[in-house]
Amino acid sequence: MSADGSKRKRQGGKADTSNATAASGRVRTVKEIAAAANVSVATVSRALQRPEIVSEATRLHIQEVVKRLGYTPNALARNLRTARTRLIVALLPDIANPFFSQVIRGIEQVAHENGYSVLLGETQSSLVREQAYADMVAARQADGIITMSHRVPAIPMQGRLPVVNACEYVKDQQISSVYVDNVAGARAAVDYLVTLGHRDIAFIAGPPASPICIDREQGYRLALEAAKLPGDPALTAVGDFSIEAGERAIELLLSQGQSFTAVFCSNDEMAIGAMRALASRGLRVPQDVSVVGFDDIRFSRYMTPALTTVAQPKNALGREAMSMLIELLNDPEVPPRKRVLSADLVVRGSTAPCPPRRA
Amino acid sequence: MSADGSKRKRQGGKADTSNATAASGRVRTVKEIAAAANVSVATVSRALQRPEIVSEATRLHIQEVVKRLGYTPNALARNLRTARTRLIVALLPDIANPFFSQVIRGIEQVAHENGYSVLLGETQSSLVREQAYADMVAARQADGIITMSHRVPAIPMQGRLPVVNACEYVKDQQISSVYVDNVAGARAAVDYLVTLGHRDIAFIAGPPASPICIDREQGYRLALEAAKLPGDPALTAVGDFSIEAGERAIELLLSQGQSFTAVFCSNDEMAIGAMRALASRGLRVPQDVSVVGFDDIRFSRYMTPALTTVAQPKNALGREAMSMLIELLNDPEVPPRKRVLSADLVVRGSTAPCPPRRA
DNA sequence: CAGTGCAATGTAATGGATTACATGAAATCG
DNA sequence: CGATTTCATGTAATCCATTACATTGCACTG
Repeated sequence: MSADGSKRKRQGGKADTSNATAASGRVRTVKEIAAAANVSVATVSRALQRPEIVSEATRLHIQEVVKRLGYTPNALARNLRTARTRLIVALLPDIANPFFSQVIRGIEQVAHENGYSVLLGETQSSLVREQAYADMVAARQADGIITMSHRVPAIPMQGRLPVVNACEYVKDQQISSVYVDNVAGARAAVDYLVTLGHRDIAFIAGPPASPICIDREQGYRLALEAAKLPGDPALTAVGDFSIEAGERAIELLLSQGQSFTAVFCSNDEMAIGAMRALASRGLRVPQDVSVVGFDDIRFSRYMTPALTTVAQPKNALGREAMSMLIELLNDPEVPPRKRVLSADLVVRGSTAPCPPRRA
Repeated sequence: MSADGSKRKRQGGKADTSNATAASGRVRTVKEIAAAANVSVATVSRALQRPEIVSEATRLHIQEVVKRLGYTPNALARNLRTARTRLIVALLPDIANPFFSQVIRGIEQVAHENGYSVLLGETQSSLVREQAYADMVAARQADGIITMSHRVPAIPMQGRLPVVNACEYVKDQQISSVYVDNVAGARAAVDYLVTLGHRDIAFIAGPPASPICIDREQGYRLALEAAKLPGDPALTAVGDFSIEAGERAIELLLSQGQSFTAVFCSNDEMAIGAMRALASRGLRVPQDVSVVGFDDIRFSRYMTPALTTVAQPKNALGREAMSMLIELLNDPEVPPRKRVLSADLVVRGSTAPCPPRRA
């Protein structure tokens, strides 16, 4: 039972005369390893893929040769043959938005627990870019994708697409989605402002194409209605989720002479922009104007004042999305689901009771 | 010259009897397309890869069939054959750090200009994760990598590794790196504090394993020396670049009873943490303590007060890194370079003249 | 009109691994 | 001890596209 490989038998003995490039430091193939180890390519492949079905002596010998010669199997060839890559692509709209980074973490955790690697593709919300990354699935370079936009990229396949939707949701009932109850979250935020006595509550909406934005706006409206507040449409401004958009929205409202004592923003970054714009107009947060955001990104608690916001369970969103995708990859028959998590208001320093009405 | 494909000639005529799965909506291969279009696989391949060498009639006909049947070439097979993927992997230590997002933007811009796609791999500074992504190159799944850590992953290849190093640098002279002059940047920051009259300047260092951190510390020391200031080692605390580390560092210094009127932090996130910790101890920034960061992340200007920091040319770092990598992929003979960009101090509100010495 | 060159297309080798099937030896059974 | 499993390994087909080389028809030349 010596593992030194000196007694390879059952073999023609055409060992070293092979055309293997010997000790040169180049790219190896199974063939070369097989020749060097004096076994067949099948045995090399088996020794690496399912070591338990190869005799111990052979296995150790092959492993030694692999190590000595420095061999990494060509994943393209492997994946071509096996028709799976154990790679998934996560499409994220904006790498600069810290909200997504926590979601990604959740995705990666579950992926690694299940032997998958995650590649990130930044799309900047561009359809073209989304499609380009999605094509990797069609081209068999990845097994599935998690998209964080409200669109489902086209993948020419029949049956269930290996796509899961996170943080957003798509109408298509064939696609599983994980997202939070944006209506309830927004409603909770605005309810809270109402409790504080605010009556003139402005709203900075997000991109109207996105369902979650519509939901957040609806939550805002429902809260106003419940409080029997008029809800002046002129108190709503639209932004694109960027800090700058938040600043511009406030500038706009103020320059229009709108008066309000609170602003609810569709995300934290716009809230951060709003706080800055208010400050530069000499309005104090929260004494003059209360500000609430949505998402609870990492930086929000470090603002001055710390931002009151609706926290999304970012890690859970990611974990759940990846779990669903793996489930789907393992069994294309599992029925699609829309999973809704809850978003909770986190009260910090940017909100305060409504100031006494200025004459 | 009719493009309807009705006059395919020079062909055995064994057209439709093929085993192609006809109109079923499944995954296609060249063979099926060739059969459906009544041409050879070579012609299909050519019509898609180099349309100009195929007659117009045939090309249009094939394109129509491809479109109708919904065919996407298997990239694995293609890449296996051509031995290139036009994919590069960018290893980023921490997706949550906004500094990197701008660098990524630069990388992606140049990549797309040159027909490459970028996949991001988050490593969380873990050697294992770095290696896992780097193995994709060894496994021929990607053409090259840009690493933003101070380590070069092992890739069993002879000659130049298709690796470029950005934001950090490695001693290995065979690897091209792009980074800023950290010594000069740090020095400028501390010089500025000196100019403001500060004499007791604390320093929050980054992970000591990282060369750029050593450089930033050196810049700090050089500035102190130049100003003939003692430079008490007890005024230095070490952090790991996180916001929390910045808070802890300040807590530590204060609890040790250290007195200082300024802090220079090795990155912005630690500076943000520092500001918060100072505030919660009742110390005002900048009246009592000035704070300077490094990087100029997006959120820094939105802090209250806005953070004075050393700005890195993030986009340029990314663009330059990708340019170097493409150059290297096109010609493995190009000599490696270490490219050093400059980092400039951006003065904002977190720094002020040294307060009069308290009794 | 034979000869040459070019354009368009086809045939088959190729890339590197996995794996179904085949084979031989050893172990087990009755 | 012959028959039957089981184990370890080998041979060759396969995954799918690209491309070197071969072939064919046609236009053009002298």
